[in-house]
Amino acid sequence: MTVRTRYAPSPTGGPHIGNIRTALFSWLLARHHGGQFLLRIEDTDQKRYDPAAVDLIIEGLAWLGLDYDEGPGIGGPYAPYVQSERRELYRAAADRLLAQGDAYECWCSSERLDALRAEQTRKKLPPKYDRRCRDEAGRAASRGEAEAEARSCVVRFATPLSGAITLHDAVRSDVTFDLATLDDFVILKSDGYPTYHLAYMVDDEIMRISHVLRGEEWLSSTPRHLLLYGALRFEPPVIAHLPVILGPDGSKLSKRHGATSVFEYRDQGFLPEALFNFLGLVGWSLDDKTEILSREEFVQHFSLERVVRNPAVFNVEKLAWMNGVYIREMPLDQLAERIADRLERDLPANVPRPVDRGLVARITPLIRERIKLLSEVVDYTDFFFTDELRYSVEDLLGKAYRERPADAREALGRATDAVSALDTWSHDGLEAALRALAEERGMKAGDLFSVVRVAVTGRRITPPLFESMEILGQERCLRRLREAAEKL
RNA sequence: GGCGCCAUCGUCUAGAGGCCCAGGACGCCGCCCUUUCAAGGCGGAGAUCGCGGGUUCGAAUCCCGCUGGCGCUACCA
Repeated sequence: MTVRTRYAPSPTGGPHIGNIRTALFSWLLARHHGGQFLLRIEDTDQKRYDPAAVDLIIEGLAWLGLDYDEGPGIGGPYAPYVQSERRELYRAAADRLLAQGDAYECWCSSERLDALRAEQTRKKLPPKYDRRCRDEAGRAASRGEAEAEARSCVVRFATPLSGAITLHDAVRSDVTFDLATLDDFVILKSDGYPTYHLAYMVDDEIMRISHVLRGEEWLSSTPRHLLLYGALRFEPPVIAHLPVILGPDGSKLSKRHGATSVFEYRDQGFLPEALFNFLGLVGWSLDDKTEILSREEFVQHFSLERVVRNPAVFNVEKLAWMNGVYIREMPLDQLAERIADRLERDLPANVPRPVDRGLVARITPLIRERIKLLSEVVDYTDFFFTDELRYSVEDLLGKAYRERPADAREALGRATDAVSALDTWSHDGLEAALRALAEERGMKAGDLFSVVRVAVTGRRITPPLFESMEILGQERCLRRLREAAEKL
Protein backbone atom coordinates (compact mmCIF):
# COMPACT_ATOMS: atom_id res chain seq x y z
CA MET A 1 0.00 0.00 0.00
CA THR A 2 1.42 3.35 -0.89
CA VAL A 3 1.32 5.92 1.80
CA ARG A 4 -0.64 9.00 0.86
CA THR A 5 -1.14 11.80 3.34
CA ARG A 6 -2.53 15.26 3.02
CA TYR A 7 -2.65 18.66 4.61
CA ALA A 8 -6.23 19.87 4.49
CA PRO A 9 -6.46 23.31 6.03
CA SER A 10 -9.50 25.50 6.18
CA PRO A 11 -8.64 28.83 4.53
CA THR A 12 -9.59 31.14 7.36
CA GLY A 13 -6.22 32.85 7.81
CA GLY A 14 -2.51 32.37 7.61
CA PRO A 15 -0.91 29.03 8.41
CA HIS A 16 -1.11 28.42 12.15
CA ILE A 17 1.85 26.87 13.90
CA GLY A 18 -0.29 24.01 15.19
CA ASN A 19 -1.72 23.16 11.80
CA ILE A 20 1.63 23.42 10.16
CA ARG A 21 3.10 20.93 12.63
CA THR A 22 0.39 18.50 11.54
CA ALA A 23 1.32 19.27 7.94
CA LEU A 24 4.97 18.63 8.76
CA PHE A 25 4.28 15.25 10.34
CA SER A 26 2.05 14.25 7.44
CA TRP A 27 4.74 15.32 4.97
CA LEU A 28 7.37 13.43 6.94
CA LEU A 29 5.29 10.27 7.00
CA ALA A 30 4.72 10.37 3.26
CA ARG A 31 8.34 11.12 2.47
CA HIS A 32 9.60 8.48 4.86
CA HIS A 33 7.61 5.84 3.02
CA GLY A 34 8.29 7.25 -0.42
CA GLY A 35 4.61 8.06 -0.81
CA GLN A 36 2.72 11.20 -1.74
CA PHE A 37 1.71 14.29 0.15
CA LEU A 38 -1.19 16.37 -1.05
CA LEU A 39 -2.69 19.73 -0.31
CA ARG A 40 -6.44 20.11 -0.24
CA ILE A 41 -8.30 23.27 0.60
CA GLU A 42 -11.33 22.72 2.82
CA ASP A 43 -13.34 25.85 2.16
CA THR A 44 -16.74 24.62 3.22
CA ASP A 45 -17.39 27.41 5.69
CA GLN A 46 -18.29 30.43 3.62
CA LYS A 47 -18.71 32.61 6.68
CA ARG A 48 -15.13 32.26 7.77
CA TYR A 49 -13.61 32.02 4.30
CA ASP A 50 -10.69 34.34 3.72
CA PRO A 51 -9.74 34.65 0.04
CA ALA A 52 -6.16 35.61 0.88
CA ALA A 53 -5.63 32.53 2.98
CA VAL A 54 -5.02 30.01 0.22
CA ASP A 55 -1.99 31.87 -1.06
CA LEU A 56 -0.69 32.30 2.47
CA ILE A 57 -1.02 28.58 3.12
CA ILE A 58 0.83 27.74 -0.07
CA GLU A 59 3.51 30.29 0.70
CA GLY A 60 3.93 28.95 4.21
CA LEU A 61 4.40 25.40 2.99
CA ALA A 62 6.91 26.56 0.42
CA TRP A 63 8.84 28.55 2.99
CA LEU A 64 9.21 25.49 5.18
CA GLY A 65 10.06 23.31 2.22
CA LEU A 66 6.98 21.10 2.51
CA ASP A 67 6.47 20.29 -1.13
CA TYR A 68 3.26 18.59 -2.21
CA ASP A 69 2.67 16.21 -5.06
CA GLU A 70 -0.93 17.07 -5.80
CA GLY A 71 -2.98 20.10 -4.96
CA PRO A 72 -4.26 23.48 -6.02
CA GLY A 73 -2.06 25.13 -8.60
CA ILE A 74 -0.33 21.93 -9.64
CA GLY A 75 -3.32 19.66 -10.12
CA GLY A 76 -3.20 15.88 -10.01
CA PRO A 77 -5.28 12.81 -10.83
CA TYR A 78 -8.06 13.72 -8.42
CA ALA A 79 -8.42 17.41 -9.18
CA PRO A 80 -9.87 19.74 -8.23
CA TYR A 81 -8.29 19.96 -4.78
CA VAL A 82 -10.60 22.63 -3.48
CA GLN A 83 -13.77 21.45 -1.77
CA SER A 84 -16.03 24.24 -2.97
CA GLU A 85 -15.43 22.89 -6.47
CA ARG A 86 -16.39 19.36 -5.52
CA ARG A 87 -19.86 19.91 -4.09
CA GLU A 88 -21.70 17.38 -6.24
CA LEU A 89 -19.53 14.66 -4.73
CA TYR A 90 -20.67 15.43 -1.21
CA ARG A 91 -24.25 15.87 -2.33
CA ALA A 92 -24.12 12.45 -3.95
CA ALA A 93 -22.74 10.88 -0.78
CA ALA A 94 -25.47 12.54 1.26
CA ASP A 95 -28.11 11.32 -1.17
CA ARG A 96 -26.80 7.81 -0.84
CA LEU A 97 -27.08 7.98 2.91
CA LEU A 98 -30.56 9.43 2.60
CA ALA A 99 -31.61 6.59 0.29
CA GLN A 100 -30.11 4.00 2.63
CA GLY A 101 -31.97 5.49 5.57
CA ASP A 102 -28.73 6.41 7.32
CA ALA A 103 -29.50 10.09 7.09
CA TYR A 104 -32.55 12.30 7.09
CA GLU A 105 -33.59 15.83 6.25
CA CYS A 106 -33.93 18.10 9.22
CA TRP A 107 -36.15 21.15 8.87
CA CYS A 108 -35.73 22.54 12.35
CA SER A 109 -35.04 26.25 12.58
CA SER A 110 -31.88 27.53 14.16
CA GLU A 111 -34.10 29.37 16.67
CA ARG A 112 -35.58 26.09 17.80
CA LEU A 113 -32.16 24.50 17.98
CA ASP A 114 -30.79 27.41 20.02
CA ALA A 115 -33.73 27.30 22.40
CA LEU A 116 -33.32 23.57 22.78
CA ARG A 117 -29.66 23.92 23.59
CA ALA A 118 -30.29 26.71 26.05
CA GLU A 119 -32.90 24.65 27.84
CA GLN A 120 -30.64 21.61 28.03
CA THR A 121 -27.72 23.62 29.31
CA ARG A 122 -29.96 25.19 31.92
CA LYS A 123 -30.99 21.75 33.10
CA LYS A 124 -27.33 20.68 33.09
CA LEU A 125 -28.02 18.15 30.41
CA PRO A 126 -25.63 17.47 27.55
CA PRO A 127 -26.72 19.64 24.61
CA LYS A 128 -27.92 17.32 21.87
CA TYR A 129 -30.29 17.55 18.96
CA ASP A 130 -33.59 15.97 20.06
CA ARG A 131 -34.08 14.10 16.76
CA ARG A 132 -37.43 15.67 16.11
CA CYS A 133 -37.07 15.21 12.36
CA ARG A 134 -35.78 11.67 12.61
CA ASP A 135 -39.28 10.27 12.46
CA GLU A 136 -41.79 10.94 9.77
CA ALA A 137 -44.33 12.83 11.87
CA GLY A 138 -41.90 15.28 13.41
CA ARG A 139 -40.26 15.89 10.09
CA ALA A 140 -43.55 16.65 8.40
CA ALA A 141 -44.42 19.16 11.10
CA SER A 142 -41.05 20.91 10.91
CA ARG A 143 -41.18 20.90 7.17
CA GLY A 144 -44.51 22.63 7.17
CA GLU A 145 -43.16 25.39 9.37
CA ALA A 146 -40.03 25.68 7.30
CA GLU A 147 -41.85 25.98 4.02
CA ALA A 148 -44.10 28.65 5.42
CA GLU A 149 -40.94 30.61 6.22
CA ALA A 150 -39.20 29.61 2.98
CA ARG A 151 -36.37 27.89 4.81
CA SER A 152 -34.47 24.93 3.48
CA CYS A 153 -33.20 21.89 5.34
CA VAL A 154 -29.99 20.28 6.46
CA VAL A 155 -29.10 16.61 6.27
CA ARG A 156 -28.33 14.81 9.50
CA PHE A 157 -26.73 11.46 10.01
CA ALA A 158 -28.89 9.02 11.95
CA THR A 159 -26.59 7.71 14.68
CA PRO A 160 -27.37 4.43 16.39
CA LEU A 161 -29.11 5.00 19.71
CA SER A 162 -26.93 2.56 21.60
CA GLY A 163 -23.84 0.46 21.33
CA ALA A 164 -20.16 1.30 21.30
CA ILE A 165 -17.45 1.83 18.76
CA THR A 166 -13.73 1.74 19.17
CA LEU A 167 -11.02 3.64 17.40
CA HIS A 168 -7.61 2.08 16.83
CA ASP A 169 -5.57 5.23 16.90
CA ALA A 170 -2.03 4.97 15.58
CA VAL A 171 -0.52 7.01 18.39
CA ARG A 172 -2.87 6.16 21.24
CA SER A 173 -4.24 2.98 22.59
CA ASP A 174 -7.72 1.94 21.51
CA VAL A 175 -10.37 4.48 22.43
CA THR A 176 -13.92 3.29 22.93
CA PHE A 177 -16.93 5.58 22.72
CA ASP A 178 -20.47 5.04 23.90
CA LEU A 179 -22.77 5.75 20.96
CA ALA A 180 -25.59 6.87 23.21
CA THR A 181 -23.68 10.07 23.93
CA LEU A 182 -23.67 11.05 20.26
CA ASP A 183 -26.35 13.05 18.55
CA ASP A 184 -27.49 13.23 14.95
CA PHE A 185 -24.91 15.56 13.51
CA VAL A 186 -25.26 17.62 10.37
CA ILE A 187 -23.46 16.36 7.29
CA LEU A 188 -24.91 18.74 4.73
CA LYS A 189 -25.70 22.34 5.61
CA SER A 190 -28.71 24.29 4.37
CA ASP A 191 -26.52 26.21 1.91
CA GLY A 192 -25.65 22.96 0.19
CA TYR A 193 -22.10 22.81 1.54
CA PRO A 194 -21.04 19.71 3.42
CA THR A 195 -19.66 19.85 6.93
CA TYR A 196 -16.10 18.80 7.59
CA HIS A 197 -17.20 15.35 8.73
CA LEU A 198 -18.65 14.38 5.39
CA ALA A 199 -16.38 16.33 3.10
CA TYR A 200 -13.01 15.18 4.35
CA MET A 201 -13.81 11.51 4.15
CA VAL A 202 -15.41 11.64 0.73
CA ASP A 203 -12.27 13.32 -0.57
CA ASP A 204 -9.91 11.07 1.34
CA GLU A 205 -11.66 8.06 -0.14
CA ILE A 206 -11.50 9.39 -3.67
CA MET A 207 -7.96 10.64 -3.28
CA ARG A 208 -6.84 7.34 -1.74
CA ILE A 209 -5.50 8.84 1.43
CA SER A 210 -3.95 6.09 3.55
CA HIS A 211 -3.13 7.98 6.74
CA VAL A 212 -5.02 10.81 8.38
CA LEU A 213 -3.00 12.88 10.85
CA ARG A 214 -4.87 15.58 12.71
CA GLY A 215 -4.87 17.45 15.98
CA GLU A 216 -6.20 15.89 19.13
CA GLU A 217 -9.16 18.26 19.12
CA TRP A 218 -10.65 15.89 16.54
CA LEU A 219 -10.52 12.86 18.75
CA SER A 220 -14.00 13.30 20.15
CA SER A 221 -15.58 13.51 16.74
CA THR A 222 -13.95 10.34 15.53
CA PRO A 223 -16.80 7.99 16.56
CA ARG A 224 -19.05 9.90 14.16
CA HIS A 225 -16.47 9.47 11.46
CA LEU A 226 -16.19 5.76 12.12
CA LEU A 227 -19.95 5.47 11.78
CA LEU A 228 -19.89 7.46 8.56
CA TYR A 229 -17.10 5.36 7.04
CA GLY A 230 -19.21 2.31 7.75
CA ALA A 231 -22.42 3.70 6.28
CA LEU A 232 -20.59 4.89 3.19
CA ARG A 233 -18.77 1.55 2.87
CA PHE A 234 -15.40 3.26 2.99
CA GLU A 235 -12.34 1.52 4.31
CA PRO A 236 -11.17 3.83 7.12
CA PRO A 237 -7.60 5.09 6.77
CA VAL A 238 -5.02 4.82 9.52
CA ILE A 239 -5.96 7.60 11.91
CA ALA A 240 -3.50 9.34 14.19
CA HIS A 241 -4.33 12.14 16.59
CA LEU A 242 -1.39 14.37 17.35
CA PRO A 243 -0.99 16.08 20.72
CA VAL A 244 -2.09 19.70 20.84
CA ILE A 245 0.39 22.54 21.07
CA LEU A 246 -0.09 24.68 24.14
CA GLY A 247 0.78 28.26 24.98
CA PRO A 248 2.91 29.10 28.01
CA ASP A 249 -0.18 29.12 30.24
CA GLY A 250 -1.14 25.59 29.31
CA SER A 251 -4.13 26.33 27.14
CA LYS A 252 -4.27 25.64 23.42
CA LEU A 253 -1.83 27.88 21.56
CA SER A 254 -3.68 30.90 20.24
CA LYS A 255 -3.31 34.51 19.25
CA ARG A 256 -3.31 35.76 22.78
CA HIS A 257 -0.07 33.87 23.43
CA GLY A 258 1.70 35.86 20.75
CA ALA A 259 2.87 34.59 17.42
CA THR A 260 0.82 31.73 15.95
CA SER A 261 1.35 32.26 12.23
CA VAL A 262 4.47 30.86 10.62
CA PHE A 263 4.93 34.24 8.97
CA GLU A 264 5.24 35.93 12.30
CA TYR A 265 8.20 33.69 13.00
CA ARG A 266 9.66 34.37 9.59
CA ASP A 267 9.30 38.11 10.17
CA GLN A 268 10.94 37.85 13.55
CA GLY A 269 14.00 36.46 11.84
CA PHE A 270 13.60 32.75 12.36
CA LEU A 271 15.04 30.48 9.72
CA PRO A 272 12.75 27.92 8.07
CA GLU A 273 15.34 25.20 8.74
CA ALA A 274 15.23 25.94 12.45
CA LEU A 275 11.45 26.08 12.64
CA PHE A 276 11.28 22.81 10.73
CA ASN A 277 13.68 21.14 13.16
CA PHE A 278 11.95 22.59 16.19
CA LEU A 279 8.43 21.69 15.09
CA GLY A 280 9.62 18.21 14.20
CA LEU A 281 10.49 17.80 17.84
CA VAL A 282 7.25 18.97 19.32
CA GLY A 283 5.44 15.73 19.83
CA TRP A 284 8.14 13.50 18.41
CA SER A 285 11.69 12.57 19.33
CA LEU A 286 14.37 10.40 17.84
CA ASP A 287 16.06 9.29 21.03
CA ASP A 288 17.27 10.53 24.38
CA LYS A 289 19.76 13.08 23.08
CA THR A 290 19.39 14.22 19.50
CA GLU A 291 18.20 17.81 19.15
CA ILE A 292 19.55 18.89 15.79
CA LEU A 293 18.37 16.88 12.81
CA SER A 294 18.53 17.71 9.16
CA ARG A 295 15.50 17.47 6.94
CA GLU A 296 16.93 14.23 5.52
CA GLU A 297 17.43 12.73 8.95
CA PHE A 298 13.86 13.51 9.89
CA VAL A 299 12.62 11.84 6.74
CA GLN A 300 14.81 8.85 7.38
CA HIS A 301 13.77 8.30 10.98
CA PHE A 302 10.24 9.60 11.30
CA SER A 303 7.62 7.17 12.53
CA LEU A 304 4.21 7.37 14.11
CA GLU A 305 5.32 5.01 16.89
CA ARG A 306 7.52 7.69 18.36
CA VAL A 307 4.87 10.38 18.44
CA VAL A 308 4.16 11.27 22.05
CA ARG A 309 0.69 11.46 23.47
CA ASN A 310 0.95 14.35 25.87
CA PRO A 311 0.38 17.95 24.85
CA ALA A 312 3.42 20.17 24.48
CA VAL A 313 4.00 23.75 25.52
CA PHE A 314 5.55 25.75 22.72
CA ASN A 315 8.98 26.77 24.00
CA VAL A 316 9.99 29.83 22.00
CA GLU A 317 13.25 30.21 23.90
CA LYS A 318 14.39 26.84 22.74
CA LEU A 319 13.37 27.68 19.21
CA ALA A 320 15.51 30.82 19.43
CA TRP A 321 18.48 28.81 20.65
CA MET A 322 18.02 26.37 17.82
CA ASN A 323 17.84 29.23 15.36
CA GLY A 324 21.23 30.38 16.62
CA VAL A 325 22.61 26.92 16.04
CA TYR A 326 21.39 27.00 12.45
CA ILE A 327 22.80 30.45 11.88
CA ARG A 328 26.21 29.35 13.08
CA GLU A 329 26.18 26.17 11.04
CA MET A 330 25.04 27.75 7.82
CA PRO A 331 27.71 28.28 5.14
CA LEU A 332 28.91 31.88 5.28
CA ASP A 333 27.87 32.81 1.78
CA GLN A 334 24.34 31.60 2.36
CA LEU A 335 24.11 33.39 5.66
CA ALA A 336 25.46 36.57 4.05
CA GLU A 337 22.68 36.40 1.53
CA ARG A 338 19.96 36.16 4.18
CA ILE A 339 21.58 38.91 6.19
CA ALA A 340 21.67 41.15 3.15
CA ASP A 341 17.98 40.51 2.50
CA ARG A 342 17.18 41.27 6.08
CA LEU A 343 19.20 44.50 6.03
CA GLU A 344 17.35 45.70 2.96
CA ARG A 345 14.21 45.69 5.00
CA ASP A 346 15.55 46.79 8.39
CA LEU A 347 18.06 49.53 7.60
CA PRO A 348 16.85 53.15 7.73
CA ALA A 349 15.13 54.30 4.58
CA ASN A 350 17.86 56.77 3.66
CA VAL A 351 20.44 54.02 3.25
CA PRO A 352 20.67 53.32 -0.49
CA ARG A 353 19.45 49.98 -1.79
CA PRO A 354 20.50 47.44 -2.74
CA VAL A 355 22.91 47.13 0.13
CA ASP A 356 26.53 46.46 -0.70
CA ARG A 357 26.78 42.67 -0.85
CA GLY A 358 30.57 42.75 -0.68
CA LEU A 359 30.37 44.66 2.55
CA VAL A 360 27.82 42.23 3.95
CA ALA A 361 30.11 39.35 3.09
CA ARG A 362 32.87 40.92 5.18
CA ILE A 363 30.59 41.64 8.11
CA THR A 364 28.90 38.27 8.25
CA PRO A 365 31.70 36.33 9.98
CA LEU A 366 31.87 39.03 12.65
CA ILE A 367 28.28 38.68 13.72
CA ARG A 368 27.35 35.12 13.01
CA GLU A 369 27.93 33.84 16.49
CA ARG A 370 26.38 36.88 18.07
CA ILE A 371 22.89 36.62 16.65
CA LYS A 372 20.10 34.19 17.36
CA LEU A 373 17.59 35.90 15.09
CA LEU A 374 18.01 37.68 11.79
CA SER A 375 16.13 40.59 13.29
CA GLU A 376 19.11 41.31 15.55
CA VAL A 377 21.40 41.97 12.59
CA VAL A 378 20.56 45.62 12.09
CA ASP A 379 21.49 46.63 15.63
CA TYR A 380 24.89 45.04 15.25
CA THR A 381 25.72 46.44 11.85
CA ASP A 382 23.91 49.67 11.05
CA PHE A 383 27.05 51.78 11.59
CA PHE A 384 28.64 50.13 8.58
CA PHE A 385 25.92 51.52 6.38
CA THR A 386 25.15 54.93 7.79
CA ASP A 387 27.14 57.80 9.23
CA GLU A 388 24.25 59.00 11.32
CA LEU A 389 25.32 57.59 14.64
CA ARG A 390 22.97 58.31 17.50
CA TYR A 391 24.56 57.94 20.85
CA SER A 392 24.56 60.05 23.98
CA VAL A 393 27.48 61.47 25.87
CA GLU A 394 26.68 59.00 28.62
CA ASP A 395 27.05 56.13 26.21
CA LEU A 396 30.37 57.52 25.10
CA LEU A 397 31.75 57.93 28.62
CA GLY A 398 30.49 54.63 29.89
CA LYS A 399 31.17 53.59 33.43
CA ALA A 400 34.89 54.18 33.25
CA TYR A 401 34.80 57.86 32.29
CA ARG A 402 31.48 58.86 33.74
CA GLU A 403 33.08 61.22 36.28
CA ARG A 404 35.92 62.43 34.11
CA PRO A 405 34.91 63.48 30.63
CA ALA A 406 38.14 65.41 30.18
CA ASP A 407 40.10 62.20 30.43
CA ALA A 408 37.84 60.61 27.88
CA ARG A 409 38.40 63.51 25.57
CA GLU A 410 42.12 63.20 25.96
CA ALA A 411 42.00 59.45 25.43
CA LEU A 412 40.05 59.96 22.23
CA GLY A 413 42.52 62.56 21.05
CA ARG A 414 45.47 60.32 21.62
CA ALA A 415 43.73 57.39 20.06
CA THR A 416 43.02 59.49 17.00
CA ASP A 417 46.67 60.41 16.74
CA ALA A 418 47.85 56.86 17.23
CA VAL A 419 45.49 55.54 14.64
CA SER A 420 46.11 58.23 12.06
CA ALA A 421 49.82 57.49 12.21
CA LEU A 422 49.19 53.97 10.96
CA ASP A 423 50.30 53.39 7.41
CA THR A 424 48.66 49.99 7.05
CA TRP A 425 45.07 49.82 8.20
CA SER A 426 44.51 46.37 9.63
CA HIS A 427 42.84 45.04 12.72
CA ASP A 428 46.01 43.70 14.31
CA GLY A 429 47.83 46.94 13.56
CA LEU A 430 44.99 48.86 15.17
CA GLU A 431 44.92 46.63 18.20
CA ALA A 432 48.72 46.87 18.65
CA ALA A 433 48.64 50.65 18.39
CA LEU A 434 45.79 51.12 20.85
CA ARG A 435 47.15 48.60 23.32
CA ALA A 436 50.50 50.38 23.23
CA LEU A 437 48.74 53.66 23.86
CA ALA A 438 46.86 52.31 26.84
CA GLU A 439 50.02 50.84 28.26
CA GLU A 440 51.97 54.06 27.80
CA ARG A 441 49.29 56.22 29.43
CA GLY A 442 48.52 53.76 32.20
CA MET A 443 44.93 53.25 31.03
CA LYS A 444 43.02 50.03 31.20
CA ALA A 445 42.90 48.73 27.65
CA GLY A 446 39.25 47.85 28.02
CA ASP A 447 38.38 51.41 29.06
CA LEU A 448 40.11 52.88 26.07
CA PHE A 449 38.56 50.39 23.67
CA SER A 450 35.15 51.14 25.03
CA VAL A 451 35.25 54.88 24.27
CA VAL A 452 36.68 54.20 20.86
CA ARG A 453 33.98 51.61 20.28
CA VAL A 454 31.16 54.02 20.93
CA ALA A 455 32.85 56.79 18.98
CA VAL A 456 33.30 54.63 15.92
CA THR A 457 30.12 52.56 16.00
CA GLY A 458 27.70 54.61 18.03
CA ARG A 459 26.90 51.56 20.12
CA ARG A 460 28.09 49.88 23.27
CA ILE A 461 27.52 46.37 21.99
CA THR A 462 29.15 45.67 18.67
CA PRO A 463 31.03 43.14 16.62
CA PRO A 464 34.78 42.95 17.41
CA LEU A 465 36.10 46.51 17.40
CA PHE A 466 39.28 46.26 15.38
CA GLU A 467 37.82 44.10 12.67
CA SER A 468 34.97 46.55 12.42
CA MET A 469 37.37 49.48 12.15
CA GLU A 470 39.34 47.70 9.49
CA ILE A 471 36.20 47.27 7.42
CA LEU A 472 35.06 50.85 8.05
CA GLY A 473 38.37 52.23 6.78
CA GLN A 474 40.74 54.81 8.14
CA GLU A 475 39.03 57.89 6.89
CA ARG A 476 35.64 57.14 8.35
CA CYS A 477 37.10 56.03 11.66
CA LEU A 478 39.18 59.17 12.05
CA ARG A 479 36.23 61.36 11.26
CA ARG A 480 34.05 59.59 13.79
CA LEU A 481 36.75 59.77 16.45
CA ARG A 482 37.05 63.54 15.99
CA GLU A 483 33.32 64.03 16.03
CA ALA A 484 33.12 62.12 19.28
CA ALA A 485 35.83 64.22 20.91
CA GLU A 486 33.92 67.36 19.99
CA LYS A 487 30.94 66.16 21.93
CA LEU A 488 32.89 66.27 25.16
C1' G B 1 -22.90 19.11 33.26
C1' G B 2 -21.56 14.95 29.67
C1' C B 3 -17.85 12.39 26.82
C1' G B 4 -12.73 11.83 25.84
C1' C B 5 -7.40 12.47 26.09
C1' C B 6 -3.15 13.32 29.03
C1' A B 7 0.02 13.24 33.60
C1' U B 8 8.77 12.29 34.42
C1' C B 9 13.16 18.72 36.31
C1' G B 10 10.10 25.78 35.08
C1' U B 11 9.72 23.95 29.57
C1' C B 12 10.60 19.99 25.51
C1' U B 13 11.73 15.07 26.31
C1' A B 14 14.51 9.69 27.18
C1' G B 15 12.59 5.75 29.76
C1' A B 16 8.23 -0.10 27.13
C1' G B 17 9.62 -4.44 35.56
C1' G B 18 15.70 -4.73 37.78
C1' C B 19 20.90 -0.96 33.55
C1' C B 20 17.10 4.91 36.97
C1' C B 21 17.76 7.30 44.70
C1' A B 22 15.91 8.83 36.66
C1' G B 23 19.54 10.46 31.11
C1' G B 24 19.64 14.63 27.32
C1' A B 25 18.19 19.66 25.61
C1' C B 26 16.37 24.84 26.45
C1' G B 27 16.39 28.25 30.33
C1' C B 28 18.89 29.53 35.08
C1' C B 29 23.54 30.01 38.34
C1' G B 30 28.98 29.84 38.83
C1' C B 31 33.99 29.52 36.75
C1' C B 32 37.32 29.75 32.38
C1' C B 33 38.29 32.31 27.72
C1' U B 34 37.75 37.63 26.48
C1' U B 35 38.19 44.75 23.82
C1' U B 36 31.87 45.03 24.48
C1' C B 37 28.30 41.35 23.35
C1' A B 38 28.09 36.65 21.97
C1' A B 39 29.91 31.89 20.83
C1' G B 40 32.78 28.05 23.13
C1' G B 41 34.75 24.99 27.39
C1' C B 42 34.04 23.24 32.39
C1' G B 43 30.94 22.75 36.66
C1' G B 44 26.22 23.36 39.42
C1' A B 45 21.18 23.86 41.16
C1' G B 46 16.69 21.71 39.40
C1' A B 47 11.88 15.71 39.08
C1' U B 48 10.68 11.65 46.62
C1' C B 49 8.61 10.08 38.19
C1' G B 50 0.62 14.22 40.36
C1' C B 51 -1.59 11.53 44.86
C1' G B 52 -3.42 6.90 47.15
C1' G B 53 -3.95 1.87 46.85
C1' G B 54 -2.70 -2.75 44.70
C1' U B 55 0.25 -6.76 41.55
C1' U B 56 5.50 -8.34 42.03
C1' C B 57 11.35 -10.68 45.22
C1' G B 58 11.53 -5.81 42.64
C1' A B 59 7.41 -0.31 39.48
C1' A B 60 8.62 5.99 36.60
C1' U B 61 7.36 1.56 33.86
C1' C B 62 1.45 -3.13 34.91
C1' C B 63 -3.82 -2.63 37.32
C1' C B 64 -7.60 0.28 40.08
C1' G B 65 -9.27 4.78 42.32
C1' C B 66 -8.65 9.90 43.07
C1' U B 67 -6.91 14.61 41.70
C1' G B 68 -5.36 18.00 38.18
C1' G B 69 -4.68 19.92 33.21
C1' C B 70 -6.47 20.01 28.41
C1' G B 71 -9.86 18.98 24.34
C1' C B 72 -14.74 18.32 22.35
C1' U B 73 -19.80 19.21 23.37
C1' A B 74 -22.28 24.47 16.31
C1' C B 75 -25.86 24.36 9.77
C1' C B 76 -16.66 26.09 12.65
C1' A B 77 -12.96 23.45 11.25
